[in-house]
Amino acid sequence: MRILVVEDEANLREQLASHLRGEGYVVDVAVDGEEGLYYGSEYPVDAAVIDLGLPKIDGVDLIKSLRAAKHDFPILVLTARSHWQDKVGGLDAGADDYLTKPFQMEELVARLNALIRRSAGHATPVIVCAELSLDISRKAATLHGNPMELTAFEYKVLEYLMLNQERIVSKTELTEHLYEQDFDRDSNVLEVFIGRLRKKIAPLNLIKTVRGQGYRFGAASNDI
Amino acid sequence: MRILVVEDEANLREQLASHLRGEGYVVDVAVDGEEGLYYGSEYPVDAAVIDLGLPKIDGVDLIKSLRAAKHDFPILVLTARSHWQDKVGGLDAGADDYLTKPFQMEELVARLNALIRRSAGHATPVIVCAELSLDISRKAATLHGNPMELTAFEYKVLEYLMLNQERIVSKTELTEHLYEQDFDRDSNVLEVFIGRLRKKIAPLNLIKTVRGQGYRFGAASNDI
DNA sequence: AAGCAACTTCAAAACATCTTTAAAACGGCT
DNA sequence: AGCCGTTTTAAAGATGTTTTGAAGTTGCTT
Repeated sequence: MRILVVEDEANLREQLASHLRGEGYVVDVAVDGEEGLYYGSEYPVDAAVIDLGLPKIDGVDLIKSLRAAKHDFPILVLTARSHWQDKVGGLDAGADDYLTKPFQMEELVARLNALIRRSAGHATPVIVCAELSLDISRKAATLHGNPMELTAFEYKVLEYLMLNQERIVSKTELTEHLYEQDFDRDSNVLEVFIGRLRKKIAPLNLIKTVRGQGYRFGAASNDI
Repeated sequence: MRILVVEDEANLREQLASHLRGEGYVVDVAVDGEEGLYYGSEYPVDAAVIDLGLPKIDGVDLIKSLRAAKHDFPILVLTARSHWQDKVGGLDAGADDYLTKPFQMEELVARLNALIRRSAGHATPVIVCAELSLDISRKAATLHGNPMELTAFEYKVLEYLMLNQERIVSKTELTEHLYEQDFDRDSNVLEVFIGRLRKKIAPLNLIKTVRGQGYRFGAASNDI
C-alpha cells in the first residue's frame, strides 16, 4: 500500500515515513502542499496523511485541489491541538479522518488501515473469501481456520489482491502499490510470489491469471 | 488502435509509448511538432496525445495544422500545471480533452479510450449488436450474456469492427490500425482471425465479407 | 473452366507465464 | 561487527498459449 505523507516539519516527517515503512507501507514524502499535489497526481497512492498548516499551498487547499483533480483516496489530516478548529475545515475540504498532534503512531497506523480498508469497500477488518480469511489489523491470514505462515511480502501481495477482489489487477498496478518507484520493469518477482501464494493456499484456486492483463482474485468460477 | 504521441521530453515520451503499447495500442512517437505533423498526416491514427510546449512547431500550432489538413481524430493535450491557461488555447485550436501534468497513466488511458469510442459515435463504453456486447473499458465481450474467451488480438479485431459497424472495413485498414508499420502485405493473418472470431460468435453471422473490398460488421441482413 | 479472393487447417515461431534454483540482501543475535 | 537463518531477488529453463506463416481447399466471377 502506498501512502503519501505531507508534512513540513522535518522531524515528524521522517518519523512518520520511517514508521510507516516499518509497517510495510510504501511511502512518498512531500514537504509542502505543492509537492504533495505533485505526488498525489503522479503516483497511485492508496491514502494520504496531510498536515494542515503547510507552506506554499495550505493543507486545506491541497485537499481541495486533490479532490478537484478527482483523486479519491482517503485522507487523514493532522492538526495541532491548539488549532483544533482546523479539523472542521479539513473535513469540509474532503478529508476522511483527523488526528490532533501529538498522537501515537499506533493510533495513526490503525486509522490509516481502517481508511484504506473502507475505501476498498470493506466495513470490517477481516476479509473472507471461501476458506481463506485475512485480518488486516493483525496482518495475518487463516486458511481453513488455521493460521498461515506468510512472509511480509507474501502478505502484502495477498492483501492487495483481496482488497481488490474480482477485479483484474495488472502486474504494473501491483508493483506501483507495493514497491518504491525504482522497480525493474521486467523482473519476475511478482510471478514468483504469486506462485508461492498459490502453493500456500492450494488447493483453492483463488488467484486466476488473465493472460496479458494481470491477475484476478476471487471465488467466482465464471470468467469475466 | 493507433495512437500518435507527440512529446519532446524523452523520459515521458518513452513512458507513454511503452504504457500505451502495454494497453494494446499501436503507437507512433514524435519528438516535435514537425514530426508530429508528418506522422499525423502519413498514418491513419485513431487518436493523438500532444504535449503543448514543443520545439519547432508549438503544440497549439500543430493541432491547428492537423485540423487544417482535415484530420479529425480526437486529440488529448497535455499541459504543465503552471501553464494551465494553455489548455484553453489547445481546446480552441481543436483539441478534445486535456490533462495537466503530472497525471496517472490509468487516467490517460481511460480518457483516450473514451475519446476513441465517442469519435466512433458511441456514447457508452458498452457496444451491443444483437446478442453480442463489447465492454471497451474492460476489454471483454459477452455472447448471450456469457463472457467470451478472446485472445488479445481477437479482441482488437472485434473491437475495431464493432466500433465501425455497418461500414465496410478493408483488410488494409484493419492492418494499418492494428499493426505497427512493418507488416507483411500478403499475409493472411487477418483471414485467420476473422475465421476464429466467426467460429466463436457462431451461429450469429455478424461479420460479412464483401468480396474484393473487406468486411462489414453488423446485424443488418440486407446487402449494400 | 480458369483465375482469383477468401477460407481452413496445421505446425512453427514468438511470447507470456510459471517453476526452480541459487545468489544477494536483510534481520536478529551474540 | 560478524555470523546464521530467513526472505527477497535474479536468472534460466520449462510449459503452455497466442500469433504467424504456409499450403491446400473452397467457392465466386467472368
